[in-house]
Amino acid sequence: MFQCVFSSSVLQPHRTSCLFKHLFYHSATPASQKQPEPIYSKKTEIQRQTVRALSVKLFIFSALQVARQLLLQQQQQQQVSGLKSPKRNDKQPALQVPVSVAMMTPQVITPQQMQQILQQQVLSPQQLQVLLQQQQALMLQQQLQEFYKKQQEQLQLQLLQQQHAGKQPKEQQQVATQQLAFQQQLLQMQQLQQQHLLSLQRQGLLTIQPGQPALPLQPLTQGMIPAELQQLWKEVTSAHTPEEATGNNHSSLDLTTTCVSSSAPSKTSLIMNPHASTNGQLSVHTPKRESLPNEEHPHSHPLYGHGVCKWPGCEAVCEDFQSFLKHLNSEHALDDRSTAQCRVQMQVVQQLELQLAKDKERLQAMMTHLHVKSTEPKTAPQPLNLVSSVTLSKSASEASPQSLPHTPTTPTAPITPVTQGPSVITTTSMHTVGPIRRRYSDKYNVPISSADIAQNQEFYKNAEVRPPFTYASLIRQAILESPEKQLTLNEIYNWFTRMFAYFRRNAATWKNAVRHNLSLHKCFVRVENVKGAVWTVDEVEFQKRRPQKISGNPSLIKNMQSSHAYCTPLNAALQASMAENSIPLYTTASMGNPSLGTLASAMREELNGAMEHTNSNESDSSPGRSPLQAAHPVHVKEEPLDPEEAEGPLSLVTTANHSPDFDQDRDYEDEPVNEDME
DNA sequence: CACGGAGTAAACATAT
DNA sequence: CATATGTTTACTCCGT
Repeated sequence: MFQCVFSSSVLQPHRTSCLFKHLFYHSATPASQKQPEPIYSKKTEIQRQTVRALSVKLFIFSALQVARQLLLQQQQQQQVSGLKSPKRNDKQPALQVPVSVAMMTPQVITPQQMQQILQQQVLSPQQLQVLLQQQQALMLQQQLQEFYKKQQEQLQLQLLQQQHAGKQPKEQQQVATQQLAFQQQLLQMQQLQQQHLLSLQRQGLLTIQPGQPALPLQPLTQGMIPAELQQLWKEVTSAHTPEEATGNNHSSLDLTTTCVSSSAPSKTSLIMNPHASTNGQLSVHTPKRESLPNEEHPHSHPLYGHGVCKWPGCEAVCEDFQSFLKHLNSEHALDDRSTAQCRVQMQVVQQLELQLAKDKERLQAMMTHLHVKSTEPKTAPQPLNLVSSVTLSKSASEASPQSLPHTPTTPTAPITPVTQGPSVITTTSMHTVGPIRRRYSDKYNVPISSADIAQNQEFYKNAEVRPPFTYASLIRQAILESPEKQLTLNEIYNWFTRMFAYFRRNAATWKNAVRHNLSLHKCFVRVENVKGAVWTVDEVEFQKRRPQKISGNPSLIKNMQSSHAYCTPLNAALQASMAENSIPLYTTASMGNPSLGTLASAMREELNGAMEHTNSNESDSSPGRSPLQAAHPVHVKEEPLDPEEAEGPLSLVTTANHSPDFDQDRDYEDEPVNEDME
């Protein structure tokens, strides 16, 4: 029921809370450096793959055993021609089916390679799954071949023996029929194999395009996985692809030769979403085939850019376009190598497209779910209702510390832009994102409905999404949330890690940023305390630096004010979030996908903030400062405390309801939470 | 294109 | 001495 779709995890939490924990585990998986890591347990994944591979092997082996037994019986019948009772020989020692040999062939990925691939994070879990299936199918095929070869040898041997012994032609006939029977068995095996693939396909593990019946076998033939393919590019420049070698190898078997070159390039563009082509690699690679020999685009060749040849794995430096063309014609002429590379590239593209399709599907499901959620309390337990279920299950117990008293200024009644969800946020918006670094900050300036905040918190707590807030805003929020409105640096750290899954990794970086912000901004005041120093917020200072944030777009603000057109900011937030957090390795498996609802509310907050600045803030008043701060300001960065401090809109945060047990519950630190695996 | 805000990195100082 | 905590500078990216 509640199986986690992320990263094809094995775990199957039975309840939403379990799911939450499970997801939390996912989200807590740290990534090493800048590259966002697919959120899943590599260890588990590998184990799962191993297990599955083993089971497939077992299946193959048993199937082979059966076939072998059948053959043995027949052979024995032959050898003791005239003797009946074939079952007498059941105890014959088993022939060695060269499973191990099949496993060692270069096309089959070894566990080490698998690990490498996983470490390199070249592939999404979905891809991995597909690849795994391909691998398994490939192994099956190889074993079939081995088996076939063996049997052929044996048959020939027997034939020779029998001929030598001068048997009657009748027995030869029998041999022939036996061979026929064997081939039938082989056929059955192939069918089994296909059925296996079909079942996989039905499970959605292998996506096969309609109108391409031969496709299931194609991966077998190619027997490559994208990661390997990409690696292969390098090797291929100097040698033939193993794939080709095996292709020749397989040529004795009909089941391989049929579909080697059947994957038409047009198909790739068919299943490709028009939007997808606007994005990076796909567009680079796809037109390659057609535009390979043509030279009509003088200086915009898809295979030429930045002075280097973009032929996969080539990267030859070409000073100008002419030399590039020369290089292209000489090095990448129409030969076996190039065609092989093309085939590989097609596979790469195909994989990417598969994944894109899956991701789109998932996104659609997410949006639909979120859309439905706002109206209906609960739908069928879709695997995608992570955020909502998490929120539902947890926010009750862990209500946000700053459940603010609702101020009259802001509509606490949830404006639910989510209801416009799918219609507003189409997938098109995702492809227009550029590298957006700007954070939609300062959300917390504004009274927010506690539900919103809670939802946001729950979301960011568990999703490894970079919060769209500036460090300054976050620090301020952390401090204001504290009962005393003051925190030590370490407590700020803890707040970050507690509230945002994103800050459970790359601790050195963001901690440095936090310190940097604390020192840099005048709004943060260090106060010497009995037990060290604490940091407080000078709200006036904080407000001072705020106006330039969003006021830059007055028309937009006006529009929103008047029409409550939240779709635009929502869109923007989505884009920003996507751009910020998930561009480099955006896989659906990573649960970094921002929830529309939370983003919506975040944007709403910002909108409120903007409005608050356009119309002079009329709301609220509060004591910004803790008595302690007033008592011993030590390093007050050249800006003495203003008496007007009490004015800011900030003070909506009540000090009372912070549960102290929160602080120590977990300090995630930065140490890798993931199980050591390598 | 300049400017400023924000994020990141890093050097350095000081305290624990 | 190592580490935590602050401070400062430099650089980049991005939006205005």
